[in-house]
Amino acid sequence: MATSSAATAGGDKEPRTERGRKTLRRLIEAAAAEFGERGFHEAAITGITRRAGVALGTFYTYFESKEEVFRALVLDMSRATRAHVAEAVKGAPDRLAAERIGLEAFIAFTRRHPELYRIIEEAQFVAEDVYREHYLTFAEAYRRNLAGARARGEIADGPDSADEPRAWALIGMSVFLGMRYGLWNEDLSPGEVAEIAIGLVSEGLRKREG
Amino acid sequence: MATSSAATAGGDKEPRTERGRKTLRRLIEAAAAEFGERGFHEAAITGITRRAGVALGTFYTYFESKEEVFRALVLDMSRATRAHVAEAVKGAPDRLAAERIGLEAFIAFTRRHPELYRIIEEAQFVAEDVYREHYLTFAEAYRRNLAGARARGEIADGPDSADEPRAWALIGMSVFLGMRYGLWNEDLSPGEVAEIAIGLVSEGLRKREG
DNA sequence: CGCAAAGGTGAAATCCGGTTCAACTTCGCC
DNA sequence: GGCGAAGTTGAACCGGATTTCACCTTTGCG
Repeated sequence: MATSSAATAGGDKEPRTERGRKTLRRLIEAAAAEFGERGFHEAAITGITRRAGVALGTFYTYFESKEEVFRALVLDMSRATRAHVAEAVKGAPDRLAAERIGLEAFIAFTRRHPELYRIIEEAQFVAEDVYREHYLTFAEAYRRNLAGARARGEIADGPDSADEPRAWALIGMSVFLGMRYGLWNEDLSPGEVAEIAIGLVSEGLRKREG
Repeated sequence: MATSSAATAGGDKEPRTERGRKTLRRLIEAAAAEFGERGFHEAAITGITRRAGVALGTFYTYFESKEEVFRALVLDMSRATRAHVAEAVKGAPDRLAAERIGLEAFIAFTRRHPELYRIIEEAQFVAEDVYREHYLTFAEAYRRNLAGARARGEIADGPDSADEPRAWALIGMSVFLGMRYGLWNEDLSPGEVAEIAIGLVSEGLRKREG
């Protein structure tokens, strides 16, 4: 992760030369590693520059402050996460299949990129505005998907007003399952977890006669 | 919040006199307010002592460090949250009813006590061990409830191994709905949100013929 | 009352990491 | 090959926070 697009995201001085672009890229990657491992407050600019192999002052050629890189990183990772899930879900035949595939992809993704999960979640306490933005964007896309699926008759019908809370419920599920089975412990595979969780929301807990 | 039991929770020097107990209680309440409003790192010991109306040094009569109070507070709030939900759910006729009531109580609780929500979630980045402990305890209790309900035939059956992921899924739902509809915006009542979310997991998204 | 133990005080020690800046090097183009 | 712009350097500055400590006040009990 820490894709090249973070350069675009930041309100920083764009580098004019090839050397500059390369340094910026290394700083961004170093920052992702440093923040991911140590958290925002434990992370040190010197740690970032050491990882990037540049001097302390160089950091301030590209960023105004510690918080600014952090914000740029969150935006970047927010995009990366959404893009990854969207890509995985692309060929799904219907909404329920998409849910399963998306959840599985999300858990596998947090397992592969724990820094990314951590940085986004820590944003809640470091840059609340971008954190909200991230989930509001995610939830809105999700809500539209649910509304569309209802319209096409792929899932059970219900009032429009239920789509948004449903979307948040499903996101919350994903995030916690990602934390538990992606970050904390890998005792179940992403596929198994997704199967069970989507089973829950597709079939429901209510007992049916028969 | 910030119940008296935090005194018990901390590994601090127990006060021997009435005056001491009173001061400790005020410090704990002040700490909850300070951490809740400003977050762990922005919070200052001077802020805590100012709120409590005592001198700076007094803090160190009862706590070894800033982190120690924070941990004590998390333990305390973890208990308070579980106790509150358990109490609300007490008279529920069956598991599905308990789910609805519990979720509604949780959302209402975070709305009433935002500091509590914030402190517990921030623990993820300040004292990860107590954070894990909190959710592992919560999830284990939840899992047992689901297993019991299955055994009694109150909810759809399934393999034992599904109970744990189901529990985590339901907890994640609650936490995110608490954040969105408890903390961020009160455009829907806790009851409405709980109704929709529990509808989702009890009836399921799959379309049924008929 | 009297005095040890408990509690309270706040100035000062201590630490620490973010940010600045003036001097230096490299780059890219004419 | 030379010149201005871009990039790099790291020592020093700086503010702010936690924690310590020697001294003072209050409490509770015989």
